[in-house]
Amino acid sequence: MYYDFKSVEPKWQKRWEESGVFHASDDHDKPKFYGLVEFPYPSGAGMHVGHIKAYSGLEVISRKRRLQGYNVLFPIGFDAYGLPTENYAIKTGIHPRKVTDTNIAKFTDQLKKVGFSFDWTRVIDTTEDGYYKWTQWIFLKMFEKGLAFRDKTLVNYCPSCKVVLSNEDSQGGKCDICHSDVIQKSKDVWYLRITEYADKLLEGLEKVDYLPNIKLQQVNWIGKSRGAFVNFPIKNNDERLRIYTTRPDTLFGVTFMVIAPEHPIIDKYADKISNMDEIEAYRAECSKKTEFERTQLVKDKTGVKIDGLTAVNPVNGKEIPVYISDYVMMGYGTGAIMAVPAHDSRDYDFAKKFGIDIIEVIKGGDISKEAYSGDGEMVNSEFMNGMTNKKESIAKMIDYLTEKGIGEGGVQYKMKDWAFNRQRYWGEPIPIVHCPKCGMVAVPYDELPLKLPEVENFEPGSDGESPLAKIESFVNCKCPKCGGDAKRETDTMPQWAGSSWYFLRYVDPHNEKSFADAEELKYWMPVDWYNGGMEHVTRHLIYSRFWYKFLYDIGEVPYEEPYAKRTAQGLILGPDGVKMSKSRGNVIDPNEVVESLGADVLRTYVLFMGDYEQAAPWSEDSVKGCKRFIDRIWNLLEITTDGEEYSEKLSVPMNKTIKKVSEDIEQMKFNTAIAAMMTLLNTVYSIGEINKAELKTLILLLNPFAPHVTEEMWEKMEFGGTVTDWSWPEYDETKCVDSTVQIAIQVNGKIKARIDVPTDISSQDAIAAAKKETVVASLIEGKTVVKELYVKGKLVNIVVK
RNA sequence: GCCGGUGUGUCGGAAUUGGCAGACGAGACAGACUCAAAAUCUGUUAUCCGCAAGGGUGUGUGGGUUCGAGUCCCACCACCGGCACCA
Repeated sequence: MYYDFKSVEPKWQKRWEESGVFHASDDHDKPKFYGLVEFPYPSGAGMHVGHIKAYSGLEVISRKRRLQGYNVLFPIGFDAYGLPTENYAIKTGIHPRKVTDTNIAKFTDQLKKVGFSFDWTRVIDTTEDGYYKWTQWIFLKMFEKGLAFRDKTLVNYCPSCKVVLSNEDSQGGKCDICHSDVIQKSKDVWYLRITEYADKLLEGLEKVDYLPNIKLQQVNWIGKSRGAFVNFPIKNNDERLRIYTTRPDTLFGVTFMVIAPEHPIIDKYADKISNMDEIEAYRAECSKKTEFERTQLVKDKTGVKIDGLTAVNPVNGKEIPVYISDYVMMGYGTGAIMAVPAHDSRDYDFAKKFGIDIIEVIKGGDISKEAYSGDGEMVNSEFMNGMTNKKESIAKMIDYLTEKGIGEGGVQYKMKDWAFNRQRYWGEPIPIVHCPKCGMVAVPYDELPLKLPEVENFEPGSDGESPLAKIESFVNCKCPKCGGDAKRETDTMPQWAGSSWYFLRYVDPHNEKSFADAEELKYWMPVDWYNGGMEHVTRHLIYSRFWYKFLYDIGEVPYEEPYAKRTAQGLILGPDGVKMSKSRGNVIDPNEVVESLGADVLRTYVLFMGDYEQAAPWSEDSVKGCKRFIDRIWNLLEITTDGEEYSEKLSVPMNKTIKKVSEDIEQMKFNTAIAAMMTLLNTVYSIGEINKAELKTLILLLNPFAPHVTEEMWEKMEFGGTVTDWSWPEYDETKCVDSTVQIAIQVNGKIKARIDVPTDISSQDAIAAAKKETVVASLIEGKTVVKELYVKGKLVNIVVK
């Protein structure tokens, strides 16, 4: 009997849709499970096999949880604001709203054809008024609390996309979207003060169950460092040059200072500086360099000595020169450093190039060759001499600085405030009004959502202005405070906005009074398990934790952390072993697999192809193995016999498999779970029959992976109702072991024989049995037995001399 | 440069966390069925020596710990990912 997936799969998809079995229940007395996957950006290209793998992990877990009696929330939605849609609209003239709707319809259809058990009554579209109303609402709350602010700064600007980019979006000096070079431009932009949450974001990591490498990436991203601020007096002047250092213990080794090219002290004392021309020239040169070029020149230090400004080392009164160099950044610390060439490689390079003294203060290295940053005895450091413990030295110096009023301990973060703006059409309008009298005024909450105006031309303005700036009817408005003429903010929010809180909306997606009902939040939050791509563990994961923690602080959400657990799946590579891309032509279309082999095969294969967390190449051949597996499962119907209990032959394999599959799913070791079912299947075929009890269990175990074929078999066997009405199989630990095991016999660690022994054999009996083996007996004859040991159920090792 | 990860047959990958390396799948080879092909089923398949029985060698490289190492320790090599002049 041939398994006709082409008719069976749509049949069950239709039934699931009609019965609503996968809708989360309102019954708050049941234990809950909230499984979250990263909602897709609905691109025109449609679904990618990567999406299938990303969703299949929690799909299996969610289906298992339902069978285990949980009330499961497994939602899906669309993160639909973004540049590709807008660029497509500009190119074709089709409105982004229309493009988005078309793409969402396409994704929805494709997802349903794979049979995912999403709750389709809770779908979110971040571009719908009912949704972005609350995105704007949260923004206004932040504005109210001073966390959303405007600042004039140098921003990363992409001349090709005509947008301001965040540091995150312009890594390596290239635009994330079009990959052209990013330049620096001064502009008034919106920021979110995420740095205020740096410590909370760091501390919160201790309370959550994230994969260790995910935690580590977040820790590195936040980049907290401890050190000290020290004020260096300027000679013949009341000025203090303030620096930040992580190594205050090396203060006696300071031989010069360096300030960033943008440091304000230069303009302040321009009249005292004799080589201002030279400095101006250097500054001009630096401002032309992009961030990328600056970092490219790591090896070759440049700079200019400031003639006329001399600093004084506050611990020993020594006069030291001040340099200007672009290896010091204005955006970190104070924009000025104390340079200790003997113990910092960058300062070392600079000192070598400019012929500055290098004074060793910590022994242990060879400072004629390179800087030494290790531990050692302190020298040339007056009251610090003789100390050997870095930690203690730092503490001692900080105490000294504090006592003398020269400086104090402090911390710094690498993380910068979040540039929260786009000069684009297809995004959430920022609900702020600029009033000539009142300044920046929030749009009143009852006027939200501030809707995106209808326009025909989506092209950004030539100078980095949003297309909204061209729409008079939108721009011109009345000030909500004084009623006078005012202008609306025309920037829109960046693409990360909508995805920063979507998991909260799923809990209560149709609420018009609040972003989600408090009771619903209390029941469903936190997300029990969040799975997504490794590429999102810094930006999206940190941004959304930040928003959530803010909402917690203003009493809008119930728990401190949004996600209890976070995992990440590995990429699916093309058959050629490299990342799939259109240009390489190695992209696998999931729809074609569904069409030709069936959704169950696709689902099983993406989980079977390798370790879920690791990248693995697609194989056109291997996928056929899963097709055979599904067909062989189906063909069990022909060899099924009566029987309400596991047969003697299959009792142990059945129990073992239930255990293995149950445990492996929890650890996302889907590949070995499937392998265990394949092994069981091979055992069944070698016996030649399976009874109803055994088939029932096998169907239940496989159901989360291949729901269509298992439902169809369940129905054919008339087991009653559908698989979804049943519960996850249990196993008996005592029935997971065979009565006899094969053990290996080693002599001096080399395997010489194998024998079958009762599983519960004693150590003495096992060793005795081993010695009776003729090969073994001949090997140990006439020699002294030094040691003999038995590892239960594994092996006997006899060591002879 | 710093941090993290990975390295196992022809290929994707297993290995109960120190105990029989190569589960499971693919591919290949042989056989059955077929007029034939596909599909399906059965068997073989790390490698070297040997007709065979059997023996040797094998988890990136080199050392070490141990009765025993893919697994632990030290050094090195290669590839992948993240951060990157962060003071």
